[in-house]
Amino acid sequence: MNRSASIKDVANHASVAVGTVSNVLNYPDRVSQRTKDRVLKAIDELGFVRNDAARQLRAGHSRTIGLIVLDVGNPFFTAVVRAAEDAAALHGSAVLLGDSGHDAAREANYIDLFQEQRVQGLLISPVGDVTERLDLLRERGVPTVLVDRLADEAKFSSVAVDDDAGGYLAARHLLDTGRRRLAFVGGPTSIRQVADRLQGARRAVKEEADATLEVLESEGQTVLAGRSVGNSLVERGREGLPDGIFCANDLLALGVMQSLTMTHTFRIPEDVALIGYDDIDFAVSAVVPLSSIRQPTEALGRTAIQLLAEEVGSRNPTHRSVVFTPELVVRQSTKAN
Amino acid sequence: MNRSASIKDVANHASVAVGTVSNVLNYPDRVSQRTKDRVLKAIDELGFVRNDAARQLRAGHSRTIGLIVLDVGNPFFTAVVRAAEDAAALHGSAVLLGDSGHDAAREANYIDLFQEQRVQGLLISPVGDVTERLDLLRERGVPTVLVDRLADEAKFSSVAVDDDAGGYLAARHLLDTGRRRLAFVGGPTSIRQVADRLQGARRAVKEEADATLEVLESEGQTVLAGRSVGNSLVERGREGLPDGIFCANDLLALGVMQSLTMTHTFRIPEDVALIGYDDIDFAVSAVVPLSSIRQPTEALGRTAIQLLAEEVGSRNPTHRSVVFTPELVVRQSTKAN
DNA sequence: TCGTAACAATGAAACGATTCAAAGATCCGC
DNA sequence: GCGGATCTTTGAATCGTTTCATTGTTACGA
Repeated sequence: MNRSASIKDVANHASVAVGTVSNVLNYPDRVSQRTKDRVLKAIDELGFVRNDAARQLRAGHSRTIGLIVLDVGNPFFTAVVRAAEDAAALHGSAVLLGDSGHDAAREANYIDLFQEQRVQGLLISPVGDVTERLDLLRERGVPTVLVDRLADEAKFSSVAVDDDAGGYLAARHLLDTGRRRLAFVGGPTSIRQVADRLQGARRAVKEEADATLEVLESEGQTVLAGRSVGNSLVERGREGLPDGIFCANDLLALGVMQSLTMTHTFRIPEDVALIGYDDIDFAVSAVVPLSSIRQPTEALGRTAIQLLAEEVGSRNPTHRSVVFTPELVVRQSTKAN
Repeated sequence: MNRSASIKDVANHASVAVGTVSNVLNYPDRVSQRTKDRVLKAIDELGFVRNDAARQLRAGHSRTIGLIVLDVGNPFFTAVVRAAEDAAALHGSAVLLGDSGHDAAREANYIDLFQEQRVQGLLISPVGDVTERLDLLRERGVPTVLVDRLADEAKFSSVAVDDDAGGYLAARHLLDTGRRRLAFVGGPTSIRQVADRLQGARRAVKEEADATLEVLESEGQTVLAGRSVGNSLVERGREGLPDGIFCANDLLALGVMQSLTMTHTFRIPEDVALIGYDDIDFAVSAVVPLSSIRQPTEALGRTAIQLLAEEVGSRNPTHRSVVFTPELVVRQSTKAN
């Protein structure tokens, strides 16, 4: 299990200089066909594989970019990961992935690790207060792009989705299909995303003089939390029921849907329209296919890499904040009466 | 924006030899307290960060292991990823993640990339026929552990879950709760996992003289495919209906559940019991909480890293295949009558 | 045949860490 | 004060690649 062949071994085997082998690999045009053939044959016979560590050492930086997400299990982030991987591949680099799991300590670990790896740049959806660490990185010339969080444009670029606009879209759609007694389900409102979506919904409701918006705070963002809110709605009976419900995410919406349909007292969308947020895979296959707000995750990931690429090249980088607008996906759960 | 400080800069700044700085970092005990303090101060002042490329070059190998999964979006794999990351962190190494997306070309790309990175070992859930590439790796002393696929033990270690046992468990549970006319929903049977689960179910059914098993092949493994199978069952009416249904995964089961409950003609579990496979997050929050078969993903990932760690050390590694037994999770959808 | 482009090939130096034999300090007992 | 043991520190050599100034080769028109 002797150590693997180096460029020197290849050079000896092909009776050329090491520089020539390097040229074959990096600048094939500079090498004559005959030598190229000999070298390639030698490479093949020895099973030579480039040692990336040595390349990096010489180059001063790696060909990887770091990506730190809050949770690989979250469909939003897996989509971003995939897009980032694809986009990076186009630039000829690879993605180092770290999952902070909402844990500031793990996040810090990954930042340090990636710094030792001399990543070309960093994509991060931050948990803790990492501005200090990121400032250090920036001073060293490692650009950072914040994902799903707006940033001080003097310092960082960022990509995010406009949750206020998403909330507006959802509520506006309910209003446009004739609903007037709206309810917002979500919580805790200390979560920025929740607060922004609610704010957007409020904005839409204000546009209609006769429309009202009731806020039903949920315990978390799960199906079960949604079901418990749904149950309390069912208890109100037909009188007190809103005619349009906007949930801060699809899981909540599915929970609410279960409560309302299970009892067979209310029909969706005839008695009450229901719209969620995120457009998860399950939305389309719910009992009543769920209308939702789709976030352009693919574009988000791609753009993040692109912003990073712009900064990696330049000496005096300018920063940009790109905000994406979410998209309304209409399905049966909000069909007009 | 000047290039970052090297160990030499630190040595100058602290007026010691480079070897001493290295010792401070790697063998603190060899260094006197006074020098240690001076060096650490210099490191701090210069903001020195180790260059991992140089370390690797010297060491001949990296401190990373490669992990190639079929799909980061799949909860099974995200669980494995998390477990692997945690386990690797304990060994002081990091995980390089690649998503092959069921694409043999991307898979091959990642293998090559990881080889250039000189990963210490490789965890892979293979798509294409990679035995050749993996053989090459093995000859170079890079051990590989196959995930979720059994391997020739002469060559590789592997970790997998016993799908036959899972199928048996599911069917046995239906039988134990008094059901006798069973149906298996899944397809295409060319997928190994589907075939194995069916085989296990058959084994269980054979144990009861008066039990029967009907196979309903589905078009894929989605909620919609399940719903279409469910609809055809509803059409049969109460007579032809099985009294216990085992679906090859939870998505199918949820689809079947939707069909059966939507029409309000059949009740779960009174008229028909339903059990799925994988125990996805949604199983517990289905309209009728779904019984399922849980795969020990966490143990799987942890063990995979451990097997790898065993081989990384040894000169003449022995291979092991670890097969995990899945676990029955009973919920309301299979409650006894 | 000569001069000169244009093209190919060479190999030493550099990247930044670790290693290790050797040199230098320090301490202790007598 | 001395010999010897122990503890610290030193710095050149090394890992495998890329770079680039230099040298060698070829081709072609005059």
